[in-house]
Parts: sequence; structure tokens; C-alpha cells
Amino acid sequence: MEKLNNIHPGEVLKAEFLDPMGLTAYKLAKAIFIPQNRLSEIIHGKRSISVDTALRFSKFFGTSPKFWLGLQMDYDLEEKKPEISAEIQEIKAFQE
Amino acid sequence: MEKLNNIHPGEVLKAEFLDPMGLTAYKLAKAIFIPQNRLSEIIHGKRSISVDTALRFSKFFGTSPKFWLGLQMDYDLEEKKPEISAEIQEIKAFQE
DNA sequence: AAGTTTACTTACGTCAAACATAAGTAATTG
DNA sequence: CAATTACTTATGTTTGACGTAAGTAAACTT
Repeated sequence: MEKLNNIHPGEVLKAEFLDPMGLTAYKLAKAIFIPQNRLSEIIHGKRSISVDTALRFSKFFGTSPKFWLGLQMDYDLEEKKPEISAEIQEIKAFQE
Repeated sequence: MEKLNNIHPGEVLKAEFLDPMGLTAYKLAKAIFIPQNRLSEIIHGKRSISVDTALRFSKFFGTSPKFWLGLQMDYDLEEKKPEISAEIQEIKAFQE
């Protein structure tokens, strides 16, 4: 199930980092020592930002790793919410 | 590789929520419609807080889902950092 | 013009981990 | 003493992140 208007981290990577910086996925892959397909799949939303990837982006771009994992978290939450909303609604909040 | 002094989210769940609230893992599992072993394994640090689990905790405890996923993120980062620190150090920050 | 490097994508097999089911034990409650 | 509560561990399935590799094409080098 693909939620509309939910930007995945790969879009941010491409639009906010690679393109403005004049960088290719090929160059980035070499620079952070990962295979090219990892980046290709991230950019096309087929793979998530893992802790490993976040740490590498972090060092290269000078961002925090949580920035990248936060983007992923936001995306995953938005994707998952509608899938399980029916069951979530059945959950009663704890009464202290 | 198990980093010392890194608290996993299961510890927080037990020490900061279940115990103070007089709740058992059994009751929580029933309340949020998940199998008991899922909670048992989380509490013992053998399983991570997934998006699904975070959304359920969120509704039941009245916290944000990001609170739980944030704990997991912090834990995962601390665990992973030492594993790949050598390779990360070889990454050169991008020069604009 | 031929060859090397850059650039990207897709196919494929592996492995780790999140999942549910189920079974087992023990303590508590009716 | 039977049912429920409570917890743990074993087992099998599926998903997804991983690397390797191969394919195509464009842009440089020589």
C-alpha cells in the first residue's frame, strides 16, 4: 500500500543534496564505500535508509544520522498508519 | 557485538511504564492485540520496536510513536557505530 | 575511432530479523 | 482443583537489506 504525498528519504537525498551539490549517485557510492545499487534503490524508494547508510551519509554530508533515520521514520509511520488504523482504533488508552 | 551501557527500549518499557503502572506484559499484549512473545522478546532486548509496535504503544500509553522509535534509533545507532567506525573514518566529508 | 571510466539499473542469492503459532512451565485466582 | 494469568522458548515463514554481478549507455581519454 503506497500512501500518496509521502516523500521518501531517497527523494530528499536526490533533490536536496545530490542535485544541488552537483553530485552523482555513482560518486557518492564510491565516497562512502557502498555498492551503487544501494543508492539507486534508495533514490527510487525501493530501499530504506538503514543505520549503516545513515551513519555514512552523516559523515559525508555533515548532517546528523538522526536526520536521515528521522526522515525514514516519518515515511514509515505514514505508510503504516493506514494499514493498521482499524486495529489501532480498537486499542483503549490506559487509564491510570 | 553488544555495546555496554546502552539501554534498549525494552528496558524503558518495563522500568518506566509497565512496573510503575502495575501492568504485566500479558495484559499489555492483550490490550494492544499482539502475541505475548513479541513483548517478551522486546523486554529482553531480543527484538526491536517496529513501526507497528510503536503505533500500538503510542495509542495505549498516550505517547507519540516517535518516542518509541526514537529510543530504538538511539539504541541501534550506539550499537552500530563501533561496528563500522573504522570505515566511517575513511569517509571524507564533502567539500562544497 | 577505440578503450576506459563514469553512470545507472536490474537480477539474483544470502542472511538477519520481525512475524505468528504453539507448546511448555509456573503462579495465581475462582 | 480447574481456569486464568503470566512468561518463555522453539519453530517455520516472510520480508527486506545486503553484496555480487551483469547489462546498457554516455562521457571522457588517448
